Amino acid sequence: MQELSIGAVARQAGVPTSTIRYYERIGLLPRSKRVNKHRRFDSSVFGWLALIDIAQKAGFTLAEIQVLFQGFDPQVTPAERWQTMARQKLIEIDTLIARAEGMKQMLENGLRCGCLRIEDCVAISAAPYNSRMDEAKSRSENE
Amino acid sequence: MQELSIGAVARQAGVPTSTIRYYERIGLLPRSKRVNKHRRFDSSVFGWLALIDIAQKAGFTLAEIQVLFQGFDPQVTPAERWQTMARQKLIEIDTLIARAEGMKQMLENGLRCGCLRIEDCVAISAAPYNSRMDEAKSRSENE
DNA sequence: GTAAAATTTGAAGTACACTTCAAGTCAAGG
DNA sequence: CCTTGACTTGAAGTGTACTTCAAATTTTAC
Repeated sequence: MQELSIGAVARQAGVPTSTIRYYERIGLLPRSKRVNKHRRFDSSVFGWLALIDIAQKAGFTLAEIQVLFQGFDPQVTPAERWQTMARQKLIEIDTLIARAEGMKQMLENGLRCGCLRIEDCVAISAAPYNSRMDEAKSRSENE
Repeated sequence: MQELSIGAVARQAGVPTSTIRYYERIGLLPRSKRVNKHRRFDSSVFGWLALIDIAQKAGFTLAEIQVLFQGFDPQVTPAERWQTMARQKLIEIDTLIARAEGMKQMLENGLRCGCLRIEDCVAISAAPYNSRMDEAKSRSENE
């Protein structure tokens, strides 16, 4: 298994070197081994970077991803713990998806009604997703 | 139509006063009139605050929302701009949802296979959802 | 009339996720 | 051997969306 420099990893993964160093610095990636202080990676790093990318795009913060990864590490915790966390994350993902679907619905409604003023669109389509507005409206309507 | 202090607006809208000032400062809300330097709002502010809230929840940044609002400048064909932006944002949301579904799939696969090492899970379940990794793979494969 | 509460301003601070910089070290080619 | 490019580090800078602070002023309540 050949060892790669940070530059090689960066090129192949399409991630800046600064990002890789940053992830390592905050402990999101394990500290890589060094040859004369220079980092050496094996190809497993691509899996990690891919996972981080996916998790981020799914709406997770780096801190959350870190917790999620800890659950994967058999040295830190048993497999049971990772499974518990994975299940918890699944619930969160479902929430995220539901929220995104809500936004989508809202925008689609807005497009469908073809209204000329965003105020109209939003008032009609967003109501179910907005609690603050409901409060404000009901109060301001008795005037 | 009674005039409200910033505090009254804040309480009724469920938004901190600092946020209202901030929105006004960046021009997201029109500069409110003053009585002895103190802001006075009429109830229309609730609509605007609600709009901002909704647009944010729909995934727009404040800068985008500003453009969206300015899009109702009659010079710039308002409805068109809003519709264009909405469509653009829909694409982004679809991407987000796809990613989240990928993440979900990944975690579900991970749970099903009961693997103890993230490397295995990632290698098996993450590959289809990551473009950067695919690129990296194909590049590194001809070496 | 006075004390407390609310509001004012600009400026600085916060969190997240990085990027950029400076200044030095290391490695590879001619 | 020497230049060039890659890499090292810590520190500071960036953008988004606010929040917090300080010190002064205004309003409200008693």
